[in-house]
Amino acid sequence: MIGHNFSSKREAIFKTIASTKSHPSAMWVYEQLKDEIPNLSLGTVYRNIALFKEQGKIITVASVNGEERIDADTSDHAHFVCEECNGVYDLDSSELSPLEKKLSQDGFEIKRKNVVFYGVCHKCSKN
Amino acid sequence: MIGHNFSSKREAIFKTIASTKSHPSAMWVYEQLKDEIPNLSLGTVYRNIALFKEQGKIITVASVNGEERIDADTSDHAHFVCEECNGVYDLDSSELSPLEKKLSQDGFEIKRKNVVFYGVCHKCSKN
DNA sequence: ACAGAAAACAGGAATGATTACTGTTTTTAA
DNA sequence: TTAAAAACAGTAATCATTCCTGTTTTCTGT
Repeated sequence: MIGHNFSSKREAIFKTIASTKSHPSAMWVYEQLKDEIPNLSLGTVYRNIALFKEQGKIITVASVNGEERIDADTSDHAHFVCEECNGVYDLDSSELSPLEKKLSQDGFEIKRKNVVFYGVCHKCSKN
Repeated sequence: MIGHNFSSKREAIFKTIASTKSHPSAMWVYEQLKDEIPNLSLGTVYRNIALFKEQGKIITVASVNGEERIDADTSDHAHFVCEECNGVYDLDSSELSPLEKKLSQDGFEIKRKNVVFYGVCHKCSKN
Protein backbone atom coordinates (compact mmCIF):
# COMPACT_ATOMS: atom_id res chain seq x y z
CA MET A 1 0.00 0.00 0.00
CA ILE A 2 1.49 3.28 -1.06
CA GLY A 3 1.91 5.95 1.54
CA HIS A 4 1.61 3.69 4.56
CA ASN A 5 5.21 2.81 5.05
CA PHE A 6 7.14 4.50 7.78
CA SER A 7 9.58 7.08 6.59
CA SER A 8 11.44 9.49 8.81
CA LYS A 9 11.84 11.89 5.90
CA ARG A 10 8.13 11.85 5.22
CA GLU A 11 7.44 12.60 8.87
CA ALA A 12 9.96 15.44 8.92
CA ILE A 13 8.43 16.96 5.78
CA PHE A 14 4.94 16.81 7.21
CA LYS A 15 6.02 18.26 10.56
CA THR A 16 7.74 21.14 8.80
CA ILE A 17 4.60 21.92 6.83
CA ALA A 18 2.31 21.50 9.81
CA SER A 19 4.35 23.62 12.19
CA THR A 20 4.35 26.83 10.18
CA LYS A 21 1.71 29.37 9.31
CA SER A 22 3.78 30.69 6.43
CA HIS A 23 1.90 28.63 3.82
CA PRO A 24 5.20 27.33 2.44
CA SER A 25 6.39 26.34 -1.02
CA ALA A 26 8.12 23.03 -1.74
CA MET A 27 11.48 24.82 -1.92
CA TRP A 28 10.93 26.49 1.45
CA VAL A 29 10.25 23.10 3.04
CA TYR A 30 13.34 21.66 1.39
CA GLU A 31 15.52 24.52 2.60
CA GLN A 32 14.20 24.26 6.14
CA LEU A 33 15.18 20.59 6.25
CA LYS A 34 18.39 20.30 4.29
CA ASP A 35 20.66 21.20 7.24
CA GLU A 36 18.97 18.64 9.45
CA ILE A 37 18.75 16.02 6.65
CA PRO A 38 21.72 16.68 4.34
CA ASN A 39 20.90 14.00 1.79
CA LEU A 40 17.30 15.06 1.37
CA SER A 41 16.20 15.36 -2.24
CA LEU A 42 13.89 18.08 -3.53
CA GLY A 43 12.06 15.40 -5.49
CA THR A 44 11.22 13.68 -2.20
CA VAL A 45 9.66 16.89 -0.92
CA TYR A 46 7.53 17.18 -4.06
CA ARG A 47 6.58 13.50 -3.99
CA ASN A 48 5.46 13.68 -0.38
CA ILE A 49 3.58 16.94 -0.91
CA ALA A 50 1.66 15.21 -3.72
CA LEU A 51 0.97 12.28 -1.39
CA PHE A 52 -0.24 14.51 1.46
CA LYS A 53 -2.57 16.24 -0.97
CA GLU A 54 -4.04 12.93 -2.13
CA GLN A 55 -4.50 11.94 1.49
CA GLY A 56 -6.23 15.24 2.19
CA LYS A 57 -3.69 16.15 4.86
CA ILE A 58 -2.74 19.41 3.14
CA ILE A 59 -4.27 21.72 0.56
CA THR A 60 -2.99 24.05 -2.12
CA VAL A 61 -3.69 27.62 -1.15
CA ALA A 62 -2.45 29.76 -4.02
CA SER A 63 0.20 30.09 -6.66
CA VAL A 64 2.43 33.04 -5.76
CA ASN A 65 5.01 34.12 -8.32
CA GLY A 66 4.75 30.77 -10.05
CA GLU A 67 5.29 28.80 -6.85
CA GLU A 68 2.57 26.67 -5.31
CA ARG A 69 1.94 27.43 -1.66
CA ILE A 70 0.49 24.79 0.64
CA ASP A 71 -1.26 24.63 4.02
CA ALA A 72 -1.64 21.84 6.56
CA ASP A 73 -4.65 23.66 7.98
CA THR A 74 -7.40 22.08 5.90
CA SER A 75 -10.23 23.73 7.77
CA ASP A 76 -12.61 25.96 5.86
CA HIS A 77 -10.84 29.29 5.51
CA ALA A 78 -9.78 31.84 2.93
CA HIS A 79 -6.43 33.54 2.30
CA PHE A 80 -4.91 36.90 1.62
CA VAL A 81 -1.76 37.10 -0.52
CA CYS A 82 0.37 40.22 -0.10
CA GLU A 83 1.91 41.09 -3.44
CA GLU A 84 4.69 43.11 -1.80
CA CYS A 85 6.10 40.67 0.78
CA ASN A 86 4.55 37.51 -0.74
CA GLY A 87 3.14 36.70 2.69
CA VAL A 88 0.00 34.60 2.92
CA TYR A 89 -2.53 35.25 5.70
CA ASP A 90 -5.43 33.18 6.97
CA LEU A 91 -8.95 34.54 6.82
CA ASP A 92 -12.37 33.36 7.91
CA SER A 93 -14.70 32.55 5.01
CA SER A 94 -17.95 31.58 6.67
CA GLU A 95 -19.74 34.17 4.51
CA LEU A 96 -19.52 31.77 1.58
CA SER A 97 -22.04 29.23 2.82
CA PRO A 98 -25.08 30.77 1.02
CA LEU A 99 -23.21 30.62 -2.27
CA GLU A 100 -22.25 27.01 -1.65
CA LYS A 101 -25.82 26.09 -0.86
CA LYS A 102 -26.97 27.57 -4.15
CA LEU A 103 -24.28 25.68 -6.06
CA SER A 104 -25.26 22.31 -4.66
CA GLN A 105 -28.92 23.05 -5.43
CA ASP A 106 -27.86 23.59 -9.05
CA GLY A 107 -26.18 20.20 -9.20
CA PHE A 108 -22.57 21.25 -8.70
CA GLU A 109 -20.59 18.99 -6.40
CA ILE A 110 -18.12 21.12 -4.49
CA LYS A 111 -15.03 19.16 -3.58
CA ARG A 112 -12.91 22.09 -2.46
CA LYS A 113 -12.78 25.81 -2.78
CA ASN A 114 -10.12 28.41 -3.05
CA VAL A 115 -10.81 31.94 -1.89
CA VAL A 116 -7.86 34.25 -2.25
CA PHE A 117 -7.65 38.00 -1.94
CA TYR A 118 -4.65 39.73 -3.48
CA GLY A 119 -3.33 43.11 -2.44
CA VAL A 120 -1.09 44.76 0.11
CA CYS A 121 -1.11 43.60 3.72
CA HIS A 122 -1.43 45.89 6.71
CA LYS A 123 2.32 45.72 7.40
CA CYS A 124 3.45 46.63 3.89
CA SER A 125 0.68 49.24 3.67
CA LYS A 126 2.40 51.30 6.37
CA ASN A 127 5.61 51.75 4.37
CA MET B 1 4.07 54.35 -25.57
CA ILE B 2 3.78 50.60 -25.28
CA GLY B 3 0.41 49.03 -25.96
CA HIS B 4 -1.07 51.97 -27.87
CA ASN B 5 -0.01 51.07 -31.36
CA PHE B 6 -2.54 49.61 -33.67
CA SER B 7 -2.09 45.93 -34.31
CA SER B 8 -4.54 43.71 -36.09
CA LYS B 9 -3.16 40.67 -34.30
CA ARG B 10 -3.63 42.30 -30.93
CA GLU B 11 -7.21 43.10 -31.82
CA ALA B 12 -7.89 39.58 -33.03
CA ILE B 13 -6.45 38.14 -29.83
CA PHE B 14 -8.57 40.39 -27.66
CA LYS B 15 -11.72 39.69 -29.64
CA THR B 16 -11.15 35.97 -29.33
CA ILE B 17 -10.77 36.26 -25.58
CA ALA B 18 -13.73 38.62 -25.21
CA SER B 19 -16.11 36.61 -27.34
CA THR B 20 -15.97 33.36 -25.39
CA LYS B 21 -17.24 32.31 -22.01
CA SER B 22 -14.88 29.35 -21.95
CA HIS B 23 -12.26 31.16 -19.83
CA PRO B 24 -9.54 30.20 -22.29
CA SER B 25 -5.86 29.38 -21.98
CA ALA B 26 -3.17 31.04 -24.12
CA MET B 27 -2.91 27.90 -26.23
CA TRP B 28 -6.66 27.81 -26.84
CA VAL B 29 -6.58 31.39 -28.10
CA TYR B 30 -3.61 30.55 -30.31
CA GLU B 31 -5.37 27.53 -31.77
CA GLN B 32 -8.57 29.44 -32.44
CA LEU B 33 -6.63 32.01 -34.47
CA LYS B 34 -3.93 30.09 -36.30
CA ASP B 35 -6.17 29.14 -39.23
CA GLU B 36 -7.25 32.73 -39.70
CA ILE B 37 -3.75 34.12 -39.05
CA PRO B 38 -1.31 31.43 -40.20
CA ASN B 39 1.87 33.26 -39.20
CA LEU B 40 0.69 34.02 -35.68
CA SER B 41 3.22 33.23 -32.98
CA LEU B 42 2.32 31.73 -29.62
CA GLY B 43 4.68 34.25 -28.05
CA THR B 44 2.53 37.05 -29.44
CA VAL B 45 -0.50 35.57 -27.72
CA TYR B 46 1.36 35.42 -24.41
CA ARG B 47 2.78 38.92 -24.83
CA ASN B 48 -0.63 40.41 -25.52
CA ILE B 49 -2.28 38.51 -22.69
CA ALA B 50 0.33 40.00 -20.34
CA LEU B 51 -0.41 43.44 -21.80
CA PHE B 52 -4.18 43.07 -21.41
CA LYS B 53 -3.65 42.03 -17.80
CA GLU B 54 -1.53 45.13 -17.10
CA GLN B 55 -4.21 47.23 -18.72
CA GLY B 56 -6.86 45.58 -16.58
CA LYS B 57 -8.78 44.41 -19.62
CA ILE B 58 -8.65 40.78 -18.58
CA ILE B 59 -8.05 38.84 -15.39
CA THR B 60 -6.57 35.48 -14.44
CA VAL B 61 -9.28 33.18 -13.21
CA ALA B 62 -7.57 29.97 -12.20
CA SER B 63 -4.78 27.61 -13.06
CA VAL B 64 -6.30 24.39 -14.39
CA ASN B 65 -3.94 21.46 -14.99
CA GLY B 66 -0.97 23.83 -14.98
CA GLU B 67 -2.53 26.15 -17.57
CA GLU B 68 -3.56 29.68 -16.71
CA ARG B 69 -7.15 30.46 -17.65
CA ILE B 70 -8.22 34.03 -18.37
CA ASP B 71 -11.43 36.03 -18.56
CA ALA B 72 -12.32 39.28 -20.32
CA ASP B 73 -15.25 39.70 -17.93
CA THR B 74 -13.54 41.69 -15.18
CA SER B 75 -16.71 42.28 -13.20
CA ASP B 76 -16.89 41.00 -9.64
CA HIS B 77 -17.69 37.32 -9.89
CA ALA B 78 -16.47 33.92 -8.78
CA HIS B 79 -15.79 30.72 -10.70
CA PHE B 80 -16.41 27.01 -10.62
CA VAL B 81 -13.82 24.67 -12.13
CA CYS B 82 -15.04 21.21 -13.11
CA GLU B 83 -12.26 18.72 -12.55
CA GLU B 84 -13.77 16.24 -14.98
CA CYS B 85 -14.33 18.33 -18.11
CA ASN B 86 -11.99 21.20 -17.11
CA GLY B 87 -14.84 23.60 -17.80
CA VAL B 88 -14.95 26.92 -15.97
CA TYR B 89 -18.30 28.46 -15.01
CA ASP B 90 -19.19 31.96 -13.85
CA LEU B 91 -20.77 32.50 -10.44
CA ASP B 92 -22.07 35.44 -8.50
CA SER B 93 -19.96 36.34 -5.46
CA SER B 94 -21.80 39.21 -3.83
CA GLU B 95 -21.78 37.28 -0.56
CA LEU B 96 -18.17 38.23 -0.11
CA SER B 97 -18.70 41.92 0.62
CA PRO B 98 -18.84 41.56 4.43
CA LEU B 99 -15.50 39.78 4.40
CA GLU B 100 -14.01 42.48 2.21
CA LYS B 101 -15.25 45.20 4.52
CA LYS B 102 -13.58 43.52 7.46
CA LEU B 103 -10.32 43.20 5.57
CA SER B 104 -10.12 46.87 4.68
CA GLN B 105 -10.92 47.75 8.28
CA ASP B 106 -7.89 45.70 9.28
CA GLY B 107 -5.63 47.64 6.93
CA PHE B 108 -5.50 45.18 4.04
CA GLU B 109 -5.72 46.80 0.61
CA ILE B 110 -7.61 44.45 -1.68
CA LYS B 111 -6.50 44.83 -5.26
CA ARG B 112 -8.21 41.79 -6.65
CA LYS B 113 -9.72 38.57 -5.46
CA ASN B 114 -9.99 35.08 -6.72
CA VAL B 115 -12.84 32.87 -5.61
CA VAL B 116 -12.79 29.43 -7.16
CA PHE B 117 -14.79 26.35 -6.31
CA TYR B 118 -13.48 23.01 -7.53
CA GLY B 119 -15.58 19.93 -8.07
CA VAL B 120 -17.82 18.27 -10.61
CA CYS B 121 -20.26 20.34 -12.65
CA HIS B 122 -23.93 19.52 -13.10
CA LYS B 123 -23.30 18.07 -16.57
CA CYS B 124 -20.53 15.70 -15.55
CA SER B 125 -22.40 14.83 -12.38
CA LYS B 126 -25.11 13.12 -14.43
CA ASN B 127 -22.75 10.60 -16.01
C1' DA C 1 16.02 -12.41 13.37
C1' DC C 2 16.03 -13.06 8.12
C1' DA C 3 14.87 -12.95 3.34
C1' DG C 4 12.34 -11.52 -0.33
C1' DA C 5 8.90 -7.99 -1.75
C1' DA C 6 7.20 -3.40 -1.58
C1' DA C 7 7.85 1.26 -0.88
C1' DA C 8 10.73 5.27 -0.60
C1' DC C 9 14.58 7.59 -1.88
C1' DA C 10 18.71 10.42 -4.34
C1' DG C 11 20.23 12.45 -8.09
C1' DG C 12 19.71 13.83 -12.33
C1' DA C 13 17.15 14.09 -16.73
C1' DA C 14 12.84 15.41 -18.88
C1' DT C 15 8.63 18.11 -19.27
C1' DG C 16 5.89 21.90 -20.38
C1' DA C 17 3.97 26.38 -19.69
C1' DT C 18 5.75 30.74 -19.86
C1' DT C 19 9.29 34.32 -20.78
C1' DA C 20 13.29 36.38 -23.04
C1' DC C 21 16.06 37.33 -27.04
C1' DT C 22 17.24 38.74 -31.87
C1' DG C 23 16.60 40.08 -36.25
C1' DT C 24 12.65 41.55 -39.18
C1' DT C 25 8.27 43.75 -40.25
C1' DT C 26 4.65 46.97 -39.26
C1' DT C 27 2.92 51.15 -37.41
C1' DT C 28 3.35 55.78 -36.03
C1' DA C 29 4.15 60.63 -36.25
C1' DA C 30 6.36 64.58 -38.13
C1' DT D 1 8.31 59.66 -47.08
C1' DT D 2 11.16 58.49 -43.61
C1' DA D 3 13.25 57.53 -39.30
C1' DA D 4 11.95 56.08 -34.66
C1' DA D 5 8.98 53.18 -31.90
C1' DA D 6 6.37 49.23 -31.29
C1' DA D 7 5.06 44.66 -32.53
C1' DC D 8 6.14 40.53 -34.34
C1' DA D 9 8.01 35.46 -35.69
C1' DG D 10 10.73 32.06 -34.47
C1' DT D 11 13.53 30.08 -31.45
C1' DA D 12 16.18 29.58 -27.23
C1' DA D 13 16.09 29.90 -22.31
C1' DT D 14 13.87 29.55 -17.74
C1' DC D 15 12.14 27.36 -13.91
C1' DA D 16 8.83 24.90 -11.09
C1' DT D 17 7.44 20.42 -11.21
C1' DT D 18 7.45 15.55 -12.66
C1' DC D 19 9.61 11.41 -14.23
C1' DC D 20 13.17 7.82 -14.38
C1' DT D 21 16.76 4.49 -12.76
C1' DG D 22 19.47 2.35 -9.72
C1' DT D 23 19.94 2.09 -4.64
C1' DT D 24 18.43 2.05 0.11
C1' DT D 25 14.99 1.52 3.59
C1' DT D 26 10.92 -0.50 5.40
C1' DC D 27 7.62 -4.08 5.71
C1' DT D 28 5.75 -8.79 6.13
C1' DG D 29 5.59 -13.61 6.72
C1' DT D 30 8.13 -17.32 8.38
